[in-house]
Amino acid sequence: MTKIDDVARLAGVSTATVSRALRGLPTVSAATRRRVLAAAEQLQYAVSPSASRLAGGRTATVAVVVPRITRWFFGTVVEAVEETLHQRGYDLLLYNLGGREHTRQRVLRTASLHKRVDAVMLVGTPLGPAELTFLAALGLPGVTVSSGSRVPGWPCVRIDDLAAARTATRHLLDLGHRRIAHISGDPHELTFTAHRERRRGYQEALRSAGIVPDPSLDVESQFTTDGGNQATVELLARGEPPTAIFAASDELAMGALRALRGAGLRVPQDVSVIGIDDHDLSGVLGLSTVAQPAAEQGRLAAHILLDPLGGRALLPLPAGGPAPRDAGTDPHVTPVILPTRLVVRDSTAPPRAD
Amino acid sequence: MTKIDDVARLAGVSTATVSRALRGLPTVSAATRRRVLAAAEQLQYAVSPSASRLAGGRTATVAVVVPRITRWFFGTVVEAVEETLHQRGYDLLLYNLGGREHTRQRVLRTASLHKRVDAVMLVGTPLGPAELTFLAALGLPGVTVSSGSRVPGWPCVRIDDLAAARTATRHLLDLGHRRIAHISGDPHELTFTAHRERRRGYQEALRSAGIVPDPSLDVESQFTTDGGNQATVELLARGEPPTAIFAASDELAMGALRALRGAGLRVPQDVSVIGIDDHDLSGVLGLSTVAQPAAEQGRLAAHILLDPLGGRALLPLPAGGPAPRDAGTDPHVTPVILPTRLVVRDSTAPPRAD
DNA sequence: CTGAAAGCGCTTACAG
DNA sequence: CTGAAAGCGCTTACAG
Repeated sequence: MTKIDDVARLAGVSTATVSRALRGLPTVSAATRRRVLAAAEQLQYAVSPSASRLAGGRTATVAVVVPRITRWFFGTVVEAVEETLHQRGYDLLLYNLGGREHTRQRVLRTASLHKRVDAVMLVGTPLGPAELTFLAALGLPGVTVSSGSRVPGWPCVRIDDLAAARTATRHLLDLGHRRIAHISGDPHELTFTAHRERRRGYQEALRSAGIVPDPSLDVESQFTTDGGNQATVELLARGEPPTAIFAASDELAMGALRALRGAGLRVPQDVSVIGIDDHDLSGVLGLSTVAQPAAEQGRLAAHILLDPLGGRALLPLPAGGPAPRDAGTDPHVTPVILPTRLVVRDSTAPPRAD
Repeated sequence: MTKIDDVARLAGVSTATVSRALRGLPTVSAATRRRVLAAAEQLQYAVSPSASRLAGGRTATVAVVVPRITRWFFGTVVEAVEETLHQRGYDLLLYNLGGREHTRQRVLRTASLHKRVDAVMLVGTPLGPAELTFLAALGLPGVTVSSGSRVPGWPCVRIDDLAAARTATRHLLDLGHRRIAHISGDPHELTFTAHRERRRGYQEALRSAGIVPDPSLDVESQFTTDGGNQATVELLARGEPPTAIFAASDELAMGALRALRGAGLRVPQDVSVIGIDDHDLSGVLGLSTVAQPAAEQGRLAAHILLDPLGGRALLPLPAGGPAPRDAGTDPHVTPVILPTRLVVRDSTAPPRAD
């Protein structure tokens, strides 16, 4: 284990100078810097993160919290975030809530994040009042991606869920559908609430077309492919099938495709299906959807977090904690809304003319 | 920021005693422990990981390296690993190689892991000679999951890829197929090599049935759904289509389903398709497959790593580094092979009788 | 079972 | 531009 003293000795300077040179501080002469870098290289020196963190007061680590890394959206976001963080020299501590309440407690209510990370990114994880209070007490900078609830003072990156749902529904209306069902996730699940907005968008689009939403055509389930399957099975059991289904996510839509096929209904001839996401597999499945830029949301959120003018995660904190944000002028506390885009494939078509 | 001194003062003991009590060391009287815990609770004390790591010499952190977290297998493994690590009080540092060579270099050849983690888990990441040398030089304990290459002295958890491929191919043979194609990943890609074994299993099964593998029926592409699509398109362009396709993964198989549909071929009436994995969506797609226990592999690997008798990651290292393993007697250095299981769904059937 | 003190390996004012 | 020295907040022999 070579340490900073070894490098200092070999380079013939003090440890303070080694520290400065290695971190690229400007107050080091070019010649000295060269010698230090050469010495460090020769000794294969790597700074001890623990020591550096303890002395410097920053961890260069970000906690990334997701409901389930195996779901398309969260995996895609994390992948983009990981790249951005590592490019900038930050470590990524992964927290996968996985629907386990005690994990949630541990992460969001204990001091486990405290002193461990410089900043927090919450992806698709709406918070309860107690959790909000706790996070605020931590005093850490953070950012949320597509989370149902905002954390006061934290920037937020997301899409306009209401508009995306409206676009999807309107596409079905434009094709001539009138009997349009909606399947979505469990509204009581506290891990993801975008589908509430999506339901509103669906209902708004229907109303704009002069259609009163029919509760019997609106089925809730789990926010997964299995959930989509079950929701559609139930939908079909309720009586006359709809001519089209708007699913609140592509994973739900894939479940719907399955259930329809199982019921002997053809897509799109008998029933049209559209989702939201543009999941990796949607192209392969020929699923029409409203695409959202998942990786882009992750990348952007990471940049905002690391941006010294924005997240301030990395600047040595001024005594007394980060300067309070002015919600009126700081662009970072107003949500950053990324655009979505209708992608028409093979799963949507006009209703049968009978 | 309350620190250990505050707790010590409130509890009326030394910081050493607080440290011991909080870590559950046995050399603390019950009464003292109670007082310390109460004081810590009252002050909302959380130990500083940096200080603890610097003083104690262990980081309680594991690096988990995957090619791409968005692929089903890797996401599923990581999810299981995350749960196990956090249950045991370990942090998970995520490294997503993402096919970027410089990332690979940074992780696998620099000293970035050094002093940062207590142990390394390599998932589906075979190593070149230089990387093996480097990892060995780090002297860290580690474990590999489903990696093409072994790291000397590291335990390994995986399935028998050859047998899985044999099972899949034999299923097609048993249905009466003779003209069986194989699609798989790029053999030169250095991020995942399980498909080499899978190809061998395919060829062995054919030969056992008296069939000479036909190179024109064996197409390489990317190890993704798109790759499966392209490979199948190419396969069909080569002339008379096969009556069945064995895809080296379910993601490849899904691409094949797409390409076949695009070519107007029905599954399984015209062409049967089988994969390996039992991907989340395979049930929904009716894809026959050879299921592998991904989460179980992750869980098991994490346990082996944390097991003081196995990985030794967490014990304070005896001077001179970890005791050398005896490859002859240590069960952890022989690969742990988990079972796979044929799952027949709707994508495989006997060939047409024409 | 408990405490005083050294030490983990850095970074940061403070001086110059 | 550079260095001496204090200090970050713990853990760990060493004594008792």
